[in-house]
Amino acid sequence: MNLPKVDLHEMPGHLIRRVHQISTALFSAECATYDLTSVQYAALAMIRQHPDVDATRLSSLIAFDRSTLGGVLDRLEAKSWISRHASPSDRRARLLRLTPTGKSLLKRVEPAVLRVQQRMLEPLSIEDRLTVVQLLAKLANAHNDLLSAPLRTLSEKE
Amino acid sequence: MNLPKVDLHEMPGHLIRRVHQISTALFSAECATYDLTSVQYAALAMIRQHPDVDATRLSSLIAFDRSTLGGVLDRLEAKSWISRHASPSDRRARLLRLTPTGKSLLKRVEPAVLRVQQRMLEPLSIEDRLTVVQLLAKLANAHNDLLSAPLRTLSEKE
DNA sequence: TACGTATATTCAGTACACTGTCAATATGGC
DNA sequence: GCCATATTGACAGTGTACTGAATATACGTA
Repeated sequence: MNLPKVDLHEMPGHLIRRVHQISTALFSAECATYDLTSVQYAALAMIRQHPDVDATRLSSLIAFDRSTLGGVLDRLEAKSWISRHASPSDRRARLLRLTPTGKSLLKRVEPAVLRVQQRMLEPLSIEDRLTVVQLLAKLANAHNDLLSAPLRTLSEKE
Repeated sequence: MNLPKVDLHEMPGHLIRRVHQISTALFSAECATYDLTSVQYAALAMIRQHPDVDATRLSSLIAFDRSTLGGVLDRLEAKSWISRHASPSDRRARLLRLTPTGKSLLKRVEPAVLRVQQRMLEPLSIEDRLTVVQLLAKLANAHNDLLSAPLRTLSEKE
């Protein structure tokens, strides 16, 4: 057996929960003035990268639960950062796009977001920062298929 | 600058969110039959380790938000896994203890919980498993003071 | 003893996160 | 062209997470 820890404080699951807690705390501290959550940022950034995605495709891109995303998009729309308009080819779908306000907000918060990543990893050596990011990416990608909202690329859609 | 990634998929914050998502998904898959969440497990395990803690102290031990913990404890009490009784020395506090049902449940789920940790790290080499746990622990502990619900040991309380 | 401050708990409000369900619409095979 | 099936988006229900406020109690100090 490898790592059969019974102590909660050494369990990977618990450590990840704590680190995630820290990550979102740092994010809200840096971005409080913008009234923006980390989840909302992810959605905005991905909509910018893929204008006119539908909600389902977007949820795949950022590994979001589809149901949760609905509420997130509602809040983004209420703040006039995105617009939802009907798809010309599929009357069920509503396509997403950044508004000018959304674009400029995204540009303004970008430095703060990068600062969060920096502060997050600050306690580690330069070497360890790279290592932890690589290992987390490896974990996330390996487990991808297990998720209800797995990360997929657009081209995989077909 | 080190790691000034603008791509969402390489941002530590986003990776951590995904890994956390995976971790809780694995937990509910393994423990679905027990109607137990990972958060509830953490609370139960820590109450077993520290019988007669109060809720505030418990929230420090498992790095929980104090307000959130209230609801978690309500659910645990509703399932008769814990009992809350008045403290003899402090009439504000309500002390927590496992019920016999709670104790036996905890014993029964323990193998599943360990299985979750194992499956979580399975995609990594034995070496990398240790590394990632160590780095996550380092991050969590270094950032501890920034949290609204920082992890503290009981002896630090005074 | 009276007071101010710190602590223990609860509650209201907001935002995720996931499950499951439902209606509307698309699509592929026939 | 029709139907089985899949997809898109909405909604309800439960559980976590955090903020801020309210209430009750404890405690140190003047």
